[in-house]
Amino acid sequence: MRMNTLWPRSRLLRNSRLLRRADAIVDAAASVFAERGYHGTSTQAIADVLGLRQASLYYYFPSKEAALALVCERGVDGFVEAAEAILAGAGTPLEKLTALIGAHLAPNASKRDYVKVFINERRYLADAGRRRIGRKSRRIERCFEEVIRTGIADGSMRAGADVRLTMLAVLGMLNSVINWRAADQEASVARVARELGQLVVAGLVNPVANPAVKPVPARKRA
Amino acid sequence: MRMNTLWPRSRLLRNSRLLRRADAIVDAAASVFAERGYHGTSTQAIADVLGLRQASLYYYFPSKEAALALVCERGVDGFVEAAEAILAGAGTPLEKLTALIGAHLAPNASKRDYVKVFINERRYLADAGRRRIGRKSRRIERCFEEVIRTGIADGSMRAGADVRLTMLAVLGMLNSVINWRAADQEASVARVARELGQLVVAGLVNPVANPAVKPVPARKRA
DNA sequence: ATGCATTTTTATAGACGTATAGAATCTATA
DNA sequence: TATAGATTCTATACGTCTATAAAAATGCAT
Repeated sequence: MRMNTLWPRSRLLRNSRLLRRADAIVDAAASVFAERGYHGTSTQAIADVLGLRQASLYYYFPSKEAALALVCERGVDGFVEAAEAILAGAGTPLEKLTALIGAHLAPNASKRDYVKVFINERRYLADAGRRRIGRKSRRIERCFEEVIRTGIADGSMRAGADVRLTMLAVLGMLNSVINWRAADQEASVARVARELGQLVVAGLVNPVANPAVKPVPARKRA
Repeated sequence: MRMNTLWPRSRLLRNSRLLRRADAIVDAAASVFAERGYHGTSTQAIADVLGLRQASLYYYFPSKEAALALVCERGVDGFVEAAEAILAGAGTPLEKLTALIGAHLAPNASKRDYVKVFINERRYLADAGRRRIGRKSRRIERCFEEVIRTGIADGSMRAGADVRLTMLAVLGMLNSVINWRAADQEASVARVARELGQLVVAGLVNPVANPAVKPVPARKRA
């Protein structure tokens, strides 16, 4: 049964059990952080969610801030990879922008609490963690900038747009979704993505170069 | 000298002095709340900014939360009035939308800390205060919704747009500005307003009904 | 069933945070 | 300058919070 002596079955079991439990702990932390904010939550409140004693949490992380770092880490995880894959893939800048928006909003449904904490609480991370997370944020920002820059360069987007400002505004809009979309309408993230995609693409498209891309065909002719 | 016995000059002086001082106290609270968040700031930290003792603050407000309420109040003050005035005034829906955006962003320069606290920390107000502030927020939201609704009705904006979703997205975008615009470029709020105004208007305009409103004329013909 | 490793609990140190009470100090005016 | 009232200070009660240490309980392999 035992595969080898260096990595016995019991250790595998132990690790997977440990990891599963650690997952549940971080999950609880994420939900309380999301609701009350980092400084607004006590370790007691996290323990309450789990039916654990406050001190027991410290078996899984060395400090409250480490828990925040774990939550933020998982909150941003996947964003960068998805964005860079879209950038590297095929498609026009306008198509890529739409795809970026969809990919950026998708985790709103699947990892709600984690994303919310990443967006709202990452600023409370201490230097080390904040820099790590900051690097990832900047890579996402660069993806959006790159697509906009390319779109302007090839004439498909408005020449006058300020690339950095537009990127910040669009990301600000997308990141706001986590704070206003009601938790109960989980299914509608796709709808939000479609709506915001239309809004942003229509806002950036160059109507001269793209006469066909009328955001939504008017129902009645004038 | 004395105007009357009920309201002696000394009392006038006293009140104006008191109000000025109270203003400075709330100002300090706003700056620390803005930087560290409500739960992240101690009353000690506020007192430090003023060179006052921690306990002395309680001469001016009865609790830390009351200070937050004051800051939030001042943070939202003027928004509603400005927005409703624009709505009631003259202009096409597209013009009014541009004006709303400009008015919504203007306080980013003049009341930076207050606005930031209003945006980021109001959720920590207790019931009474949160409801008061919430009512004002909703009036602002209704202004944006109303303008968009009217624009769609008169054909100047895209028929397909979801009014509520669009309003939330636009406000989310505008409210994000306070968190990413660097504090040192105070002068550029107007530029941000112009850029975001163009983006949103272009995103909502109905190109069929408004062939003239090409967001930015292309420099070179294709 | 026994013994070992893992997980959780109890107990608590020690820092920090809000708020109150009453004394001390300051300021404006008579 | 003496006084009344306004403002700030000292001292502190009292609760809450993070984190540690050691004991207890639990689960697991033999």
